[in-house]
Amino acid sequence: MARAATTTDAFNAVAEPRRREILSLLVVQERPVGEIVAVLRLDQPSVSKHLRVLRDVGLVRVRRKGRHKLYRTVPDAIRPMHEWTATFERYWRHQLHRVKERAEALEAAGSGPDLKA
Amino acid sequence: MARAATTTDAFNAVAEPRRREILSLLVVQERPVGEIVAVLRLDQPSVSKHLRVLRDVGLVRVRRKGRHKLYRTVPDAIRPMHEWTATFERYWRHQLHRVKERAEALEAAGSGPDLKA
DNA sequence: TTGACATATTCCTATATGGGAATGTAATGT
DNA sequence: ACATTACATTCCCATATAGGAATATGTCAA
Repeated sequence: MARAATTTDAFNAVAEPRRREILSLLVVQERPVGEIVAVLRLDQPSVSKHLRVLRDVGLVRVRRKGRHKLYRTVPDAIRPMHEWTATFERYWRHQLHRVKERAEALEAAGSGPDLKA
Repeated sequence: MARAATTTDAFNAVAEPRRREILSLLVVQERPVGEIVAVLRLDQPSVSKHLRVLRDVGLVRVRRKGRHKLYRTVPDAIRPMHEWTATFERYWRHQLHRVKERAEALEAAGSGPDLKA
């Protein structure tokens, strides 16, 4: 089997950095394809293809406006990723606490930070 | 060009659902490969290969324990993803507010929810 | 050393890319 | 109708999978 399609879900779609840039750009305000091309300095077909992927997974929506197509990010489609990553939050907090406690313990012991370990 | 390697960054690594399962499992407590195989019901070589990818991007760490190798998630390596998704939080909040306001406006107008639009 | 257990790597293959180039399609103005 | 603007799609190709099967490496025990 090969890798899952980029259109499988948000996780696969945003693995591509350009698509993340597009999402960040379009969440602020909707824009026509030409502007995305200009701002991000990508080729037009490339942008259209990325937008197609993002559309397929529901991360962006389009609406016509004369000859233009205005794309905008659908922020809600990013929530599942946010929530998944959030399940690890308490653990990296613990990690920080451990590091902090360790540093304080060392200082209390009178020695400087252990640069070797 | 093909897709970026899965070992490019955390975004690419966690695009694979099995790797997400492995991370969720190993963040609670470290485990030997055999247990991951048993709990997630995957083939051993498959698990080893996924662990290799996760290791390459710093999402897990290993330590030897006799004949076993104990893997554990490095939660801090997930923070960049959490932070990226968090930049969209205010926008989906706005989205919810708009939906809520719209619903309340309709109710105040005396009509039920607009099922057509 | 030998054997058994635990994990890692290699080889193979079908599939899905993303970029570049070229072309197709849709909407507007005259 | 026709030229123009704005996007979208298609074709080609190098590359990177993920899974399955087989094999290699590593570690302990007797």
